[in-house]
Amino acid sequence: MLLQTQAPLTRPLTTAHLATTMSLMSLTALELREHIEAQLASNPALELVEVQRCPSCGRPIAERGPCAVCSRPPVGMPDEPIVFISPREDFYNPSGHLHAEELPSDETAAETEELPTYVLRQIAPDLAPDDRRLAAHILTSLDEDGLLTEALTEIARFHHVPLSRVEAVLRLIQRADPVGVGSPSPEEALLVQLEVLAETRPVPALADQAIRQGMEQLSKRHFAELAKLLGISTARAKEIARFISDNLNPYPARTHWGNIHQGTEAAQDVYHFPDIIISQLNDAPDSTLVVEVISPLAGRLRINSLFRQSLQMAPADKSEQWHNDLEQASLLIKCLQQRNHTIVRLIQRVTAIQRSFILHGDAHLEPLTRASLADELEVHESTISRAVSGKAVQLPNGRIVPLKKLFDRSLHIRTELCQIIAQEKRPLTDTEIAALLKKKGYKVARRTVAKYRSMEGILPAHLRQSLQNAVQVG
DNA sequence: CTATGGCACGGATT
DNA sequence: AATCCGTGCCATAG
Repeated sequence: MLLQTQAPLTRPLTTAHLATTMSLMSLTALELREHIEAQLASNPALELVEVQRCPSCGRPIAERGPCAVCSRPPVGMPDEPIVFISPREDFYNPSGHLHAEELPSDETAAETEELPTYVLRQIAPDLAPDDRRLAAHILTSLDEDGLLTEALTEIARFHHVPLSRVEAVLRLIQRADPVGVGSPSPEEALLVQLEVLAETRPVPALADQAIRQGMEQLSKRHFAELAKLLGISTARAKEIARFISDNLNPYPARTHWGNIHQGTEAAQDVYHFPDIIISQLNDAPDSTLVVEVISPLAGRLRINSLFRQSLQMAPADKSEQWHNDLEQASLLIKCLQQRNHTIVRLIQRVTAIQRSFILHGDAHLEPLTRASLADELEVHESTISRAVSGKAVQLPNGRIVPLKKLFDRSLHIRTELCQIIAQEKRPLTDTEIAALLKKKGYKVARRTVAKYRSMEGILPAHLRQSLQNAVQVG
């Protein structure tokens, strides 16, 4: 890097600024792929060689030799996860799935959003092969808010299937993440979200009525009118409105509208593909964890040996640039290796520590700070920060969560809090909850309980009681 | 008077 | 250095 600064910038290095390990570290696999592809296209010194495959299982591997899974003795120490780098082309071809299914209207699929693929991937397992056409049709007809503008009857007619089938498919889609996608209207999106929410936590009674009948008043914030409409006090109406705006999102595709909470799991930053996939070795519940770090490329990057050989023979006017290219290329490769190395070590350690969380859910999350990990791995804290930020990991249960979540200091307390409230006989005040938590070993101030509560989208005690009985949305 | 939410401060984390 | 997080204090609503 020091050398680079004084090197003449014969070529302005385009958007790709210097490939330092630092800048690479913070990139998502997806982003990194773009970066590398740009380099590949512009730098003749770089070469992509075919991916190696494990001789015994055919699993793609980045390095030579048997894959990490096969080389593993059948019964290993379950606490030590197997970590390896895996090129997964399928993850980087967002429109691939959809194209493969032969879209009814091809033109929209390509660039617009990754959203259609993201949703399709979630529901694909539950879908009869024939219904995938329908799903693809619906998903590609979404507007930028994630709502469906086309009439269901039209879709049914187009595919010559009964309306009920389209409805069934749509229902699956709506309940996928982001919850409510594909709804024909904001109202319906809200209702679906409310319904999903109601499965895991109490929601205000009449919230569904408010949405169904009082959408107009809700959006205009005319709480008094809304209250009159529903026959409740203005205060209660305000609370309902607040609950709705805090927890629901009329435009499922707009992420910035705030987090949508579902159950104990806040579905935030939902749009990405995983950078890391964690699964269990076979299906054995207590088996070793297998961690795939997604490689940004389907092959292995190296210096083109022909290019290196012909370097001496470079024409005088090109010589400087060629050297430059070579240097650039080897730097990139070096940095890439460094990045991989760090990420592998990082995730190896993290999965070991959070094993129980990965297998058994939120309640088992071990509080973990980036700093302590940095200390353990003997790298700078900021390295960990960069490595963690923006990345996502797919857990054995299929959920894709931000890697950040494994470093959440309060998640386990929050889930405990949720449980307490779920089991409470009578609405407990924050102070009482704080006491209960303390009894369980979590020392938190009453004020903090309030914070966690609102973080989880749970209403205060005096508002909980009233809706205890009338929970479910009809 | 009690339960909560807002603001803001300090210490930890990134 | 910037940001996040837990908390205490205070105003307000019930």
